[in-house]
Amino acid sequence: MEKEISQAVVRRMPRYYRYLGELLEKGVERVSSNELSKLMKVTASQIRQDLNNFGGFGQQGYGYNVRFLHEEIGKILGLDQTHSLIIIGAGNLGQAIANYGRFDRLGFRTVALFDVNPAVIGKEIRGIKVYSLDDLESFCSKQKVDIAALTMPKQSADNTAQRLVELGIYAIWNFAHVDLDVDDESVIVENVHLSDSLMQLSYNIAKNKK
Amino acid sequence: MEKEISQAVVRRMPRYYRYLGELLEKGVERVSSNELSKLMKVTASQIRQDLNNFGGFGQQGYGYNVRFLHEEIGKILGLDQTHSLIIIGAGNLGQAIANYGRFDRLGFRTVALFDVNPAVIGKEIRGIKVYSLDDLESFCSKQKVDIAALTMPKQSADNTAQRLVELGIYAIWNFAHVDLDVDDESVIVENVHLSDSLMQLSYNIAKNKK
DNA sequence: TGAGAATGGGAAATAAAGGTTACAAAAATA
DNA sequence: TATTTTTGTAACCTTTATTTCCCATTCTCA
Repeated sequence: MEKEISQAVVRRMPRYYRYLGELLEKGVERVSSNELSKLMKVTASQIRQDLNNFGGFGQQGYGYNVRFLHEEIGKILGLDQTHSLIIIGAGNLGQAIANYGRFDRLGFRTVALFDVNPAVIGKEIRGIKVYSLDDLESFCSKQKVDIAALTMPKQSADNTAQRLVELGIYAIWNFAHVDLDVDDESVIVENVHLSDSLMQLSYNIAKNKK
Repeated sequence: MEKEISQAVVRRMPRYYRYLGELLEKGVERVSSNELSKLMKVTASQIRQDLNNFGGFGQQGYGYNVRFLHEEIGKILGLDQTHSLIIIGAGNLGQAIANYGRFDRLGFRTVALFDVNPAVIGKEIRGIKVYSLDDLESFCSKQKVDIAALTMPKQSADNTAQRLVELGIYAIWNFAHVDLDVDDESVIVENVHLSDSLMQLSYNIAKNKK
């Protein structure tokens, strides 16, 4: 097995991807680690070291070809293939995700929403149908689902997560404010705890005032 | 000046707060670092060291009083005082945040939304009015605003951030997919980059498949 | 009431991560 | 062809994170 790449490095890759995308839009063809470092406010050596975790994408004396590097980082991040996404919980947050065009452009295709509330079941968000949560198993048996976003109340989140694991999903994008009890290593759990983020912000405000 | 506490520690505090809140609801009165460590799947020593960054809240031979510790962590996180919050961008995500009751219970009170779209200006979300973004300055001059959530397109985010800094806001909770150019140290910027999180998830899926 | 067990505090040690420096090798450029 | 640019990579240094260890305090129970 290859050397494990730290999540700290992985977390920086989307940022490189974003800046390279912007350069690409501007029509910039090549960029050196030095130029990029000024733009991104990190050191050139860190950029080179980060990228070299995944291979040598540059060329001495030239720098990096923007289009090529952008594409390669895209591949590293798995953006060269589309992922199907379902959203469990068709409340405000679930609908916001379903409506968000950026994810689509990155290859994350929302194929269904699920909810327990009869008032929303049967509705469509941007052409995507809202199903009863009871239909989760039958839906997934008909169509391969890669990722499930959990935007439901925390009370039922863990139970739903277990069902998703059973169904062989690859990853859970968890917005519910609980730690999911998923031990199965083949299932990725990525947490987005908005209230934690808000509390961290609040801590920093309080600290700043002192 | 006191020793700076690392953000890694700060990031863990909301999780402690959450678990203690759950114990409190269950009526548990005391808890040892050892019990808590089993519950939270971290080491007991880390819990003790994390907490001791802020002071000694426990008692040898006894452990921690749940109610007391919960309250103290709340104070550390600044949850003992309410924060007023405005949301810039009354799209799906902005509305989702405005509708989310949990933030309210933590003392974050949404007092207004702002948008540039005439179709939503004047509407109310859960009783909270949507104003024109042009009214930002006049609104903030009448009412103290602590935090602004930026849920608007990235193109105008940086410009709006500058206006907010001018208005003397304490913190920006940034959902726009840009790095805000805020150098003023008195303004906290907390980023929530959902697409970065999704890309990290995607990376881990790809890695797992190999 | 006293002995032994439980438990946090805090210092010190260890480990991991992050970041920098330095330079050879490769390619571009003049 | 000589010079300049710039990457790739190893070695090193620094900071941060985490664990270990032991003392002092408090609890529990006979």
